[in-house]
Amino acid sequence: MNILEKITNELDMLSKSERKVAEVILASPNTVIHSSIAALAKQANISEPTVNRFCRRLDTKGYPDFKLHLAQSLANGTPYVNRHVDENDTADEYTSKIFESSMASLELARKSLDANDINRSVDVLTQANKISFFGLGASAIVAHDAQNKFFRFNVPVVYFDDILMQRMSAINSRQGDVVVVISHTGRTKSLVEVASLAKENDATVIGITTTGTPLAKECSIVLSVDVSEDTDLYMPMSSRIAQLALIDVLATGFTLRRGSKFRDNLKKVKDSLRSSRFERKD
Amino acid sequence: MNILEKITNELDMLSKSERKVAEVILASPNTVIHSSIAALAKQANISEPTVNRFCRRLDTKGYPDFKLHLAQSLANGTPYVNRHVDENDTADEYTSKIFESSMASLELARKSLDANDINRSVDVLTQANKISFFGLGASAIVAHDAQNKFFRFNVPVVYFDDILMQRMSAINSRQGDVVVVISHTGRTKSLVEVASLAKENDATVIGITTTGTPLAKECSIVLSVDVSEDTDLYMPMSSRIAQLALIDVLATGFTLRRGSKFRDNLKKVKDSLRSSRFERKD
DNA sequence: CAGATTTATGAAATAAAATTTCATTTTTTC
DNA sequence: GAAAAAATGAAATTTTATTTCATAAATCTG
Repeated sequence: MNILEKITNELDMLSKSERKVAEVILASPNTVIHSSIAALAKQANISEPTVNRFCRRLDTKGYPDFKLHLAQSLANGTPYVNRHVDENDTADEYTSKIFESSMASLELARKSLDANDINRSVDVLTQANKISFFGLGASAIVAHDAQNKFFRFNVPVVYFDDILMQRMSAINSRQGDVVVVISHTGRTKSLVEVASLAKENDATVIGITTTGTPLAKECSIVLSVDVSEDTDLYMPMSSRIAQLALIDVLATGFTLRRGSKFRDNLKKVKDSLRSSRFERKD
Repeated sequence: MNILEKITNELDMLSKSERKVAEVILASPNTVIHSSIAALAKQANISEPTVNRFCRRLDTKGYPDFKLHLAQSLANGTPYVNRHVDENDTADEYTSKIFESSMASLELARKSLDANDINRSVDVLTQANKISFFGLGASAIVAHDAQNKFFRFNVPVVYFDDILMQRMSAINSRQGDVVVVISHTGRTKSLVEVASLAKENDATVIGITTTGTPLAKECSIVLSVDVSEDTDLYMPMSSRIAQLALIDVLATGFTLRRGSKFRDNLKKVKDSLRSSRFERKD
């Protein structure tokens, strides 16, 4: 994808003159994107048609098209890929890597989500008699956050990060109740059991998990949040960030479905916190 | 910087014909980067010189230079800008907007962070006798998450999302203890008080908050997490995602500082969870 | 290793694209 | 509503890129 890498890879396949072009480009790509074909040819001490042939060999239409690809490759280095933290990274380096990996995960997760499933979930949530959010470990905080959000909507909502409470709650659930089960791996035994218990009791079970996991199979609706957890140093990192974004999406969907009067209410909830805060001077 | 935003911003400054050009470009920028000036002029039903003048008005040298800028702006997929959710958005639209806003916030937050402060924080954390994480509301889950992470490091760590517990804990703190106070607004009275109490008792206070807030003034080290909370429908959204990413950074810094033997330990912690999960078939 | 064949290269010609010039139209101002 | 200013496009010009083709270099063959 990145044209600079491609040039490096295909360096052997190039002829002598074409390689001269490649070297000039690799040496200062930022100059090249502002050069005409004539300027580049002169710089590399070869003729203009050679530059043109070089561009075609890299599967671009010609010189202007090549410059476009080059410009894109230079924009922000390589944008938002999962970069691995290295033992010797400086604070600045690992900070960037972690933030960028988080962004990459959000991008991935967004692609794995299906708008239909979100719509159905919002439908079900707005009509629920009771909403429960269940998660364990890192997903517990996602459930915790969901409670914090849905609580503002003045609907009966609970969250449990305790296996026994989750089981009891699942067993007591009934038609019209919605149980949201959150698990990145989708393989946590007790959570899969809880999902199936809730389902047996006619609750609607929404799973926030990775595609195709045991948990996914037990759910009425699956909201797929696929991320690559490569950067993780044995800790869940990107997965919960993507899950939180999904909670935001559900909460937003909920408020939109409820209409504008409802949102005025939310403002009141927020305003009620004002007295607990220091005034803003500006 | 981003030329698409720039076009949007300067839409009012443009003449009628130039605006036509702008609209065609905004509608399908990806087509435009492969069009000649003639093709674009035809598309917008105006003449070629108009396109040229349009390009110059955006401070580019001419059409080819403009295309270069456009290509670079498009290189990061869709640029992550804070897009507002609209009343009539479809599920697909608000999902995209929320994910993109989260990404935009991560980008912003990353820029507001100072590597030096992170380094100092990691120093302090690795040497702490006891670590406490305090947050309220949406920031409570960030504190919760931090506990979940640092707990794996086998260091004494607690988290409180209860005002009284926080106060008591702060009063009992002493030199060598680290108190991490998390608040997006940095104006929550009780948290600011807790920070100052902890400081009076010689604990090191790390604040995860916005630059220049009352809380920031009470802290030994401030980790600035600035995000624009525009998209929020009266709920904290992007801020906590950025804060969580920062927790990841601190946790990562911690493990790096502790060396490779320590990381083997983390692997053991993770492996200990295996029996609670269903096996992977692949 | 000579000769044949293929491949690589650049000069020149051509084509394409972008820019400038300038006359005409539209809009604004008083 | 006339004069001035700004906007616009047709045509000319210039710049840039591509194609053609002749020649040179490299590779192969017996």
